[in-house]
Amino acid sequence: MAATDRLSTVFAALADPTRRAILSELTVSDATVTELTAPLPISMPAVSRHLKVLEGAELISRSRDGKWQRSHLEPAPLRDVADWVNRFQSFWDSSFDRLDAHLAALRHDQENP
Amino acid sequence: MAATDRLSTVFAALADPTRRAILSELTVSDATVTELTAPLPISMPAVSRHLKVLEGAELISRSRDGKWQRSHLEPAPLRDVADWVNRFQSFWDSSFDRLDAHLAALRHDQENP
DNA sequence: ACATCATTTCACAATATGGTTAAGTGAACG
DNA sequence: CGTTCACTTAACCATATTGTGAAATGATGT
Repeated sequence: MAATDRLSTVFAALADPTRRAILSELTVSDATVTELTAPLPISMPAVSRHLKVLEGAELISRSRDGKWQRSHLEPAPLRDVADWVNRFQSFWDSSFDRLDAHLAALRHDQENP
Repeated sequence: MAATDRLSTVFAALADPTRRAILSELTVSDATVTELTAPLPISMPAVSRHLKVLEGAELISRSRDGKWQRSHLEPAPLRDVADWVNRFQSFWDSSFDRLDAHLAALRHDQENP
């Protein structure tokens, strides 16, 4: 990924299921690296790097809490993703889309009589 | 990306700005590879492979139109993305989030008197 | 048949990603 | 002060991504 723009970085961060699992976990509560690693099938260094990627995308922020490093979900980039994807909304819930689906069904019927 | 699951493939496809530009273009109308390549700063083979990635994520479908290969936007995976990201919506626009922001501000104030 | 246009596939290079284990850092505690 | 706990960084490996130019494919038109 030669992606330097913000949105690409966010999408790339979200492309990994481990990172999405971490984000879901953080909706429940902030968590330490150890806590986040526990349910995952990978090593702590791997998790540490995933967190770095998430931090780079500003999907999380982190703060020292004594000996611990607590990760906190940051909603802003998720809102950016929502905004981007919602520009396509007309393609899945408008009458235009229903017409489109209808035509596709017709086409399918013709090809598979 | 060791991503075999559907959503990871979609996010990975969206992580490239060229591919997002192609999707935006396809909201205007279906287009051939040549048409899609024209405004882009990359070669046609590169575009062809981007289209393959988008097709793999089922973000587009393609059909031969005589000599041409027309790409067509498919909304389903975008809806999946919207669904996924909307599960986080409470974190940016609910009262819960406002409470959360409030608590964060309080915490910040305590730590930086 | 042949030339041409649209597109894909191939072979290659550069860089990025995601995992590992081992070593380093920094705070807490006896 | 030295150990331990929480975590990060380093070094390494395998694989994936994204671009290129050149060659191959496939449909059209003469």
